[in-house]
Amino acid sequence: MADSTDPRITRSREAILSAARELLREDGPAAVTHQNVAKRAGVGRATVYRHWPQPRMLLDDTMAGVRMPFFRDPVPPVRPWLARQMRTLADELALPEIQAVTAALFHGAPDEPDATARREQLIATISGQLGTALDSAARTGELQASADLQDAPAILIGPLVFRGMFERRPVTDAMIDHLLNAIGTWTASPSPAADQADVGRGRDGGGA
Amino acid sequence: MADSTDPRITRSREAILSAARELLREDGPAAVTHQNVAKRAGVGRATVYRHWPQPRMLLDDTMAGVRMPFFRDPVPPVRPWLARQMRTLADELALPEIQAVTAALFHGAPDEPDATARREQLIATISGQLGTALDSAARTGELQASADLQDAPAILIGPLVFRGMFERRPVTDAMIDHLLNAIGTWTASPSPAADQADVGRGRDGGGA
DNA sequence: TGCTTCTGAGTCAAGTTGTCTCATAAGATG
DNA sequence: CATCTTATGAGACAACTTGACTCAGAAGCA
Repeated sequence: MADSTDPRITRSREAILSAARELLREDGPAAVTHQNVAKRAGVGRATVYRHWPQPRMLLDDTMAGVRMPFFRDPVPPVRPWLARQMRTLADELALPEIQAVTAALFHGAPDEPDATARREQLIATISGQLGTALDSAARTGELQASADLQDAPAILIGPLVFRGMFERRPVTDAMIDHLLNAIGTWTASPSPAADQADVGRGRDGGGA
Repeated sequence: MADSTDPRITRSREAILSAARELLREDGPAAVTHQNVAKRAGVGRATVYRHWPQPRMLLDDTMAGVRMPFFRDPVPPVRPWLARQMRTLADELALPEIQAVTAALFHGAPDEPDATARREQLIATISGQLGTALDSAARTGELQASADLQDAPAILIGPLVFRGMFERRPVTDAMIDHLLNAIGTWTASPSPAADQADVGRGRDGGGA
């Protein structure tokens, strides 16, 4: 069932995963059952069982289908790159789909080691990327950190998550700016040439 | 069934809620079913149905039984009070019980308006208490805010939640200190006279 | 065209959910 | 202490869900 090219398989899998994603978004992880998904996808219940014998597999593949926001490919200068990443992350955390997966992720019921592993994986990835970027900024002198860089993910991302998941209000560019200043003092640019590109004020209005 | 004094009722209710809380803590909200709770509590299934006809009610009362961490009764000077509150909050966010309720709270499935209402209620209370305290600190001059005070809950609490729920690592006192500095400049001791009067007035704020 | 295999419909046993009944025992009342 | 009241546990019950299975037929492939 892995990489079959049979269009029937492809069609079924896509219909099923799409329906499962809808259910996850609308009613949470508990609603992603074989029966619900089959009905919503318009396929036979047996078909869902054939492709995903265990419910957990189905939920896993459903969540995997939702691209989670990362901090990808840091490029210097770090500050504007980081501001862009945080803007994107904040915006995505406002989407019901991302919220559903985030909630499911950190639910962390002890009977589901998979969920725990997935959460740790995501955190490790994000923290790793962020750490790499901030380390390089510290080395080049772009950032004079005032906080333990171990705390940076919590300080930078925590407020965005809180806003999106708890307060359910938009994150302003000013707030992102403020958070960036909270982890240390930024020098306009390590190399004067690159300077002018980013020092400009918070650019786009950055709506929801 | 409201406030009967019959010891049999009291006994049953307590055994049931205690068992439900255990299940919530150990296996998450989905495990809080009439059947599971009855078995764990050592009471008849019908007894659970008698007291809580709907599953949602049972889960609600179970969560209500878990005292959620608040920002209670601000006292001047604000900074040390706030540091204490944040330390307590951070410590409680490490407890499985609090984590389970927090996760259940902000799950926010659209089919459960109760969960949404409860989340909004909690956020409003916390933000209200925090806002009152910070406003008074700003008025007395103890705090020169550098951030929009609307963002303070996210900036102060967000990182604690992120640490406790996602990273699952302890929060250091240094981090709390750093977060407090992130919202503005604190003056060691404001004029004692103005301080007491002002905070005394600002107390009513709180609720939704 | 004929061959392969995926699909949907349906059946089935086992378990869960919500409701109801009834004998019993715990508690209140005199 | 005797009697009445009522919460309880056990169990019966229909409706539903969950996995597993079978099978005719349709979709895709050569």
